[in-house]
Amino acid sequence: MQKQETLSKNQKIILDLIEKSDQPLKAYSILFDVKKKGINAPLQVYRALDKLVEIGKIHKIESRNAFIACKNSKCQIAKATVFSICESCEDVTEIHDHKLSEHLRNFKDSKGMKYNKYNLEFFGLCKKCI
Amino acid sequence: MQKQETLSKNQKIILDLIEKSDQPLKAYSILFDVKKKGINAPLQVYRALDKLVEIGKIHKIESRNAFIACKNSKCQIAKATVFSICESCEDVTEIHDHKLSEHLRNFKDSKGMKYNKYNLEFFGLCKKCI
DNA sequence: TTACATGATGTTATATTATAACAATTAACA
DNA sequence: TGTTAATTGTTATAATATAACATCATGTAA
Repeated sequence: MQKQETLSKNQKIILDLIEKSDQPLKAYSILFDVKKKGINAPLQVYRALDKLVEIGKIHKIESRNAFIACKNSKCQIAKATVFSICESCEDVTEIHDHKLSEHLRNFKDSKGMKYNKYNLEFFGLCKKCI
Repeated sequence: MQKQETLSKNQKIILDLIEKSDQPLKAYSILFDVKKKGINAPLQVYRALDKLVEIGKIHKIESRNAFIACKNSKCQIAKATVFSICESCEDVTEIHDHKLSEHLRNFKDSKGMKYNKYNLEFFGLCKKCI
């Protein structure tokens, strides 16, 4: 079997839903929304989420246990993500800053560890909430 | 009541335990370990953890739901943390890199958001696991 | 075309992580 | 001493995530 190129039914349903939202969605809120489409169990949601994260279609916001679509169509940076999170309104935005990405991509620690991805979350107050 | 300067009993017990470990501990493993000291309920652990995170004595490793002591005695960077995580052996190390910290501290996004903290986790393979 | 391997699905049950709600106690201090 | 805030203790429950097992679908190769 070749590496899968098209998404499966459940994966499509769940990606569609996440892509329609500009804010991160939680697994059980996704489950609630897709029940009408025949997805009934948490595991079905988590399996699709895992796959979508793996192929870079979505990202997990670790500090919020929530999932957001990757807006970067190239998706080469699937495993190197930067987000800003407003601690008041919980607005989450993916940040694409070339200089910052370069800096992080090239970062070498003193222990000679080989990195293949990173996750950076900035916290603060957005313009509206200041 | 003044801003608390000394830790409470439960906070001390739990901080002691976390400081004795050089690796992150999970809340329920902490609970298991402190039962002999009379801490019986998850909430007692989580309350202490919340406080210790707040005052910068420990950090939460978001991607692992685990807590590690802050080795930086000055603890001014309590809310600006960088960790490296080995995806094979799960070894976690706090990174102190002046240049990287500066870069992150001075980062301004295009939306004019005001950041007061960040959390960065690098993933990869440590020397032993390569 | 059959057999095999892989990935996806569906289902039930359960594990893991975290908080709500309430009562009681302790410590600082006006 | 009364007031306030932090902390504690307790029971119950919410929220997040995975284990284990059976079945189905699809691509590849004998």
